[in-house]
Amino acid sequence: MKKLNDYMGEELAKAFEAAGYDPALGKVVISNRPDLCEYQCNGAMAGAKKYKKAPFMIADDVAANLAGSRVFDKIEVVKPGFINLDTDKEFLAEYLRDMVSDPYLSVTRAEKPETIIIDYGGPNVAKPLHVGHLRSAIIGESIKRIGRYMGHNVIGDVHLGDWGLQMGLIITELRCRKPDLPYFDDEFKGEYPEEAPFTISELEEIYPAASARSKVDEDYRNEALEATEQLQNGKPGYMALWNHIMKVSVTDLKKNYSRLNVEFDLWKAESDAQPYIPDMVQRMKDEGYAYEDQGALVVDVSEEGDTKEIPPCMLLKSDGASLYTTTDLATIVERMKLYDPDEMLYVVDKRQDLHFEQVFRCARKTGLVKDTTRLSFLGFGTMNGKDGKPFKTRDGGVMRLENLIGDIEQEMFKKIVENRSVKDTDAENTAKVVGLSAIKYGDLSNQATKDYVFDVDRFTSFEGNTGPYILYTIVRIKSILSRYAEEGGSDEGLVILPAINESQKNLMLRLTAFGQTVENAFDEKAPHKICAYIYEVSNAFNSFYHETKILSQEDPEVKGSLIALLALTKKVLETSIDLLGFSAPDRM
RNA sequence: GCACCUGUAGCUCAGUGGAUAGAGCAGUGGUUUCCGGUACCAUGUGCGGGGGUUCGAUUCCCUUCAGGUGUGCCA
Repeated sequence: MKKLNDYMGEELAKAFEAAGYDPALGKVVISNRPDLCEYQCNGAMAGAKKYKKAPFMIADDVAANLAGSRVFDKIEVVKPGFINLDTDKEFLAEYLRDMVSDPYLSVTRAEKPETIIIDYGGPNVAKPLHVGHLRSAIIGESIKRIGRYMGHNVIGDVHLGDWGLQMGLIITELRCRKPDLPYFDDEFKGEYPEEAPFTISELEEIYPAASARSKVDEDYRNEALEATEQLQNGKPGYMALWNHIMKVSVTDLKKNYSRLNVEFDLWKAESDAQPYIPDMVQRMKDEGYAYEDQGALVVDVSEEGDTKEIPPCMLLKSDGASLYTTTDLATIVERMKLYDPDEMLYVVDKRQDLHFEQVFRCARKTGLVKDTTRLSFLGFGTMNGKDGKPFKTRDGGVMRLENLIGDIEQEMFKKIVENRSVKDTDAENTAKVVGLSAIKYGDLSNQATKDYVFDVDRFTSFEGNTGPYILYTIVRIKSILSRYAEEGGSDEGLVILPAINESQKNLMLRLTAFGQTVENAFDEKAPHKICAYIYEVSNAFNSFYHETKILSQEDPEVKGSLIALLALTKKVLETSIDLLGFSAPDRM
């Protein structure tokens, strides 16, 4: 479906052409002076030089050719050469009627759907999710949803960290604690037990303990390194342990992610890429890309024009073990083989920028991907506390994700119960839904690439630019609509008519921007643009609501029109928050 | 050292090669024939500093200052 801007742009282009100017100058943008007009065209000024003519003369010529257009209600030429425009009310209403009947609300979906793999989440098994995992999950999930709405085939992969030194550390620590387990008995020939010899909470305690010890105890560290290698070589006892760790851990992870309304299509892990490593490495050697340097096997990835030295990509350590880079490369091989995607997008901490630069260059240089396969990196910033430093618990420890969510839910619950006159039978669930909106909107309303301050009080507030405020607006609309239904109103045959006041027209104009906003958000991988948009729509709606009687409207056609507008507003807002990854309750 | 990122109002954040740079919070003062006042309305002498390109720069380029991050055998 065409955008409102397209209609306007076409009119302008025609007018420019008719007046003898380049039609490309007829670009229309939203006015930055809403007190003067709704839209503006600055093409006359851009064309002044080319045609050696005063901008306002060009603008006058163009305006003369716009007269009688059904798209515009007001066309004005101002000082230097601005062409100020207001839309025609009837035309605007007609546009919204089209939008109502468009299942994608004016979004132009992809003609050729692409396959896009988004690598986000990135938790390590046996380690609890902490706040550092929050952003990847939230941002990745939103981009996935936006991509799907755009019509693409988007595959979300959690990409578990399950194969590195951490596993060796856990195994080593377990052996210290429970040396009698059969997994450590090389002579053991029987069936290993089905039950894991630890619970998730034990596991979560074991890893940090092992990690800390390895930093001060060199023998211990070497043991862990050896265990890692033995695991990677498929030692049966260790493999059995690894299976236990995976099972216990993944169950717990799924529970936590579902609490965040985050779902992965693939639960792939680093270990899944292992089978692809030997061939890949061999081929890189054979084809002359990989060479030995200081005992390690590396691929040079520096390129001409680099402003800094890019270290080579390391495939194998001097002890022959693979590492993070190797796994990531092999994962690319695996993904090409299984899915042949048009794009692989990594939503990870921006501090990994250089690492992925190396991986991408290496993959491209050695032909792991097609020339047309896009490898992209969306690095997000750190989540800081109010003090501007990385978010911590009160006593300075790492904040577990489930505790953070729990705190927010509790805060939300308190507010809902306190401020509520009507008894809510389901305040707990409402608190969860609203709390999630607070967390996600708080995160997504910032540019992903920047660090941001996570402020619980601000995010959970019902006032201002927050998730709860957006939800409040939706709930308010729902409430009016259900009252309308109770009064016997039908939603059949309701038609949006031209606006009856300025605030309604403003709301209508805001609604027309949905399609463009979603498309931009997708192109730029910028969910915060959707946040800014729904905040605008919510404000426009609340102003309109404040000024306009809806249910007490006497003229049934006008009333029906307002109800239809409310329904569209609700649909736009609900669709938007779904793209952001949260939802609205019926009451709050 | 080198590289990258960031620097916008007291605080938290948007934003665009163009007309008077916007929101929220905090502060002050208002609003109801009330469909949810957890709302609406009013109130803001700020683009780190200095050059340059341009008719026009907060936006592009250079430089400088400040903060953050990264920089071959962790992930």
